[in-house]
Amino acid sequence: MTRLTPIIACNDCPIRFRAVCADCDAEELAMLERVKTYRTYAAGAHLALAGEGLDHFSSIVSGCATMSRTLEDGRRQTVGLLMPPDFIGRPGRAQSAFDVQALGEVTVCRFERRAFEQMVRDTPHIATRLLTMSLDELDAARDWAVVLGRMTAREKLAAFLVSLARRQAQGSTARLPGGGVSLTLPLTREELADHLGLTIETTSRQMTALRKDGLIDLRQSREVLIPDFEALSAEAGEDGDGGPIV
Amino acid sequence: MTRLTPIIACNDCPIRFRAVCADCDAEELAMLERVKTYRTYAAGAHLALAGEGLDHFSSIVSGCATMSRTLEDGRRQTVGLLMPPDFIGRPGRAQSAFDVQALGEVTVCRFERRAFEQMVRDTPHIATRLLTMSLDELDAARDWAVVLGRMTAREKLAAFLVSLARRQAQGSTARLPGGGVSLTLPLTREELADHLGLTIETTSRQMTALRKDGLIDLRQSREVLIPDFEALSAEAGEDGDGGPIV
DNA sequence: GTCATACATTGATCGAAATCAAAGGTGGAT
DNA sequence: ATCCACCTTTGATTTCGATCAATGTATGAC
Repeated sequence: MTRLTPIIACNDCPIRFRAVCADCDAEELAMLERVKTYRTYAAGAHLALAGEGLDHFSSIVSGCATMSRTLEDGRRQTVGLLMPPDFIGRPGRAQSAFDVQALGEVTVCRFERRAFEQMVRDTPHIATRLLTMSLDELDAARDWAVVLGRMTAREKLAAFLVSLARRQAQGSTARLPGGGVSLTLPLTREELADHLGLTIETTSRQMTALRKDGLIDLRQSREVLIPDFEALSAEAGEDGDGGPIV
Repeated sequence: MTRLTPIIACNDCPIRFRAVCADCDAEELAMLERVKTYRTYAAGAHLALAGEGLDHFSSIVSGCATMSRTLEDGRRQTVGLLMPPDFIGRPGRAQSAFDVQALGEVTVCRFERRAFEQMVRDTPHIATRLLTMSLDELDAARDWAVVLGRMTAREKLAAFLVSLARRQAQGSTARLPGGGVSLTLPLTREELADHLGLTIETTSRQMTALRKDGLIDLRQSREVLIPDFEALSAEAGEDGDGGPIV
């Protein structure tokens, strides 16, 4: 049971568990430190392009990014909103299946693919940790399919706001006295529309409708205040048990 | 490098790689054999219910199943079509997030959760193998989100037929002389509608439309013949490079 | 054979979201 | 401050898929 010194601890990427893992040794951790680098992207920058080579694996340290695909005729669908500590890329494949684009400034912790794959092979805990993360993302992707396939525009918007608030709850979302929640949308209306499978106009209209019905309060177009979280959840068609199992 | 005897090889479940794995030993494989059982479900049977306990992990050996969620008001969305060697359940969670229902008769290879989790912890190759499978399913789920969010009814249907033909291509799909493909739908029109995020009527109408346009041929309602696979792919909005990277 | 049942197709009408179009806001550059 | 570019909202109209309704078609029981 090695006690690790902070200087080699990695606390801001998916591999961070190794810093507190009882049965990993310092050599492995040092190896991990050697191969990782940090990188910061400007707002709007592409972190990956669908179909193009992706010879590294990254974990988001700060900021948000979208994962999306654009059809030839311009229709775009966002398939995931990436937030810390989500990962980009995967072991065993040298191509990205989707576009990944920064929303605002994004910092990632990055590993070269070969070195990363070697680490996954050599270090069982990394594979296990990645498996858990992947399965969680898989459940989330399937939950979102229900939203895309069967919900109305209003329900989609409510579901998104609720899920975003839940995701930010681990981090920075402000809890207001009286059960309210406030959050800042990392997306423009257009990006939101692409995520919900709607047009920008419908998205804006439904946002207005939720505001007029008192379910949300908009101080600015991207500053959302949810006075009654339960009420908004109900609008998203939730059965009152506090959301998806994920 | 142990050469394994057939009697302890498992060739019909996700763990089958162990039978040919050079660096695993016979003891581990024997342990794996001890904890697994086979189970067959009748058509329509539930293999899991959303929100209910699921104290085992299974891999489909034969047959098909759907993974779906039903909202309180009856709207249902299928989030995945399970075929061999897809898995049901996951390490680290004792609840199912979705309903899993057999389409026709289904046989699974089943492990009790505790024993399976122990195996995952103890056997690095199992974790790696599961990781690869999960990441493939994740990409597939995200690809499907593009279909659900942005495609028309006709495109959805074409995309589904194309993807089903591709999945069955590893197995049983008949390749006809002249580049055609024939396949048997494992789903009723209603189940198909639930998968595509459409109603049964729209699904049926689009099926008819594809038939009238010569893109498919229906000998029976569930016997589909695709005379020109490329033409149907194009209808699904594919850019000609042979489908998703998955 | 007839009947019952579930599945599938087709038709008529309706409605939610898309599309087309224009006007309001907001923030940064000069 | 003024202008400009981009984002957002709102309005008018259209369209695709949903809904309501009926008819057609297989399969198995008896």
